[in-house]
Amino acid sequence: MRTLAEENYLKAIYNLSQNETGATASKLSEKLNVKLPTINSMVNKLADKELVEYQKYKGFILTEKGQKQALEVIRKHRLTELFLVKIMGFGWEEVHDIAEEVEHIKSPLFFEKMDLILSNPKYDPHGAPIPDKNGKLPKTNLKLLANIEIGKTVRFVAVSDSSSDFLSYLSRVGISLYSNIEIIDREVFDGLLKIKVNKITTTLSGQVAEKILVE
Amino acid sequence: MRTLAEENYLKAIYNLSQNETGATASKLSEKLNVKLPTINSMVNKLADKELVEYQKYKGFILTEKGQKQALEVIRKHRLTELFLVKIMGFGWEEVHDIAEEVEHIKSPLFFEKMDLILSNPKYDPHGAPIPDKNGKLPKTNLKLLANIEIGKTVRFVAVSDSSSDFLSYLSRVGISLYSNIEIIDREVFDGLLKIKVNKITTTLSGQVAEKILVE
DNA sequence: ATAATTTGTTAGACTTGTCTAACAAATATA
DNA sequence: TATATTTGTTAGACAAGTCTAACAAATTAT
Repeated sequence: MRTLAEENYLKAIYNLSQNETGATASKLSEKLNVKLPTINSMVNKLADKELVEYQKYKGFILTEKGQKQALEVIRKHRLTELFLVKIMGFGWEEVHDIAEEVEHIKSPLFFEKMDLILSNPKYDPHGAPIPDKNGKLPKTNLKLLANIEIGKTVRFVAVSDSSSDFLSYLSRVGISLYSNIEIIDREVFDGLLKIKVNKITTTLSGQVAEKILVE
Repeated sequence: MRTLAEENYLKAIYNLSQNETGATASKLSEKLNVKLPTINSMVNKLADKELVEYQKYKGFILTEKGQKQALEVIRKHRLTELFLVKIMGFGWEEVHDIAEEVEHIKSPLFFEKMDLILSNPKYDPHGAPIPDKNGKLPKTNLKLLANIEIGKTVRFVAVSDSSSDFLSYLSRVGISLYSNIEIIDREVFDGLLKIKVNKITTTLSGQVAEKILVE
């Protein structure tokens, strides 16, 4: 039986592997809020089960088996988020933490029913793609708002941070998913960004621009 | 933090306490599928936390605090069952096992939303009362179909077994919640029961009649 | 009332997932 | 390059929740 901890490690390793930096022990430690030696012993166990590959002092990568399991959990997480928003009436900034719990429900029927009710959805409420039953993800070609040239107009299609704090901030400044964003100006020093959304000009910090995915 | 195991022990002790026989170690052991010494050590821990009262070789009873916690879990279980049936389209025979998992979700918001969507429901799909936010249960005065005199007609309002096997059986023989049941005859030897439901006469075993609650 | 059976208890071991303390390797800095 | 810092590893401890083996109390049957 797959344990809660195991699912969380696989998911975290998967998510870290998506960044260029890759999944290192210290990053996992920070992400999972667990001390370094714990990471070490857990990753050793996952390696014994052939879920991750791992050489001392190098980072971790998921085996095919590990990746499949990670994607199953991610599928459940994202389906749940969409269900919570669409069917239960939650706001997009409220659903992440609840989905972190619900994703560990074992019953496949429960999630198949969500999938049915939502008619095989492709994206969660934060614009992240929902893996299909076989773990396939649509190829997306997203860019960071932080890297778009001045003068261009892009469409805001996803966030890379689903925390309530960040999403509430976006709502407060009037930026919502699928808005068109025009880059007016960027401060070279710190990446401070002047943008126009719905004819209104606002300023975003570089950090925020790093979390907004556009196409 | 309340653990999964703790919640399951409290719920099981609560449920067993509802029977005349009370909650004994061996009954708990059977119900939770756990060996007797495990029950012993766990109940000791629950007693340390003042959730159950317990004297050696006597049964267990919940303290007020323990009962409150048990009823919280039962509330979540029954709300979930109704949500699964009413909102997600599951059959009443499919929901018990899923609810056993969902009931342990911590987020209070999740269940408040269910409660809202279902408009403060009073009964789950098996006719069991849903405790309110304060743990209050409506006083019900139910009888076992097994104990009704011959000739009477009663209304089927709840089952005491929500297993898929039992509920599927009831569906198969054409008995559904809120049917009117007339007692035609009862075999003294084994309680075999002849009943009339929707103008059709059927025969139920004594065991089944013990699991049907009527008023 | 004694023996047999059932039920409950104690002792001690094991697994999972976590920790702290001490040390080692790799990387960055002077 | 030598040293300091950061990152990773090993060893060993601990809590939660489970088990088996051995024994004790309570209950039932003879």
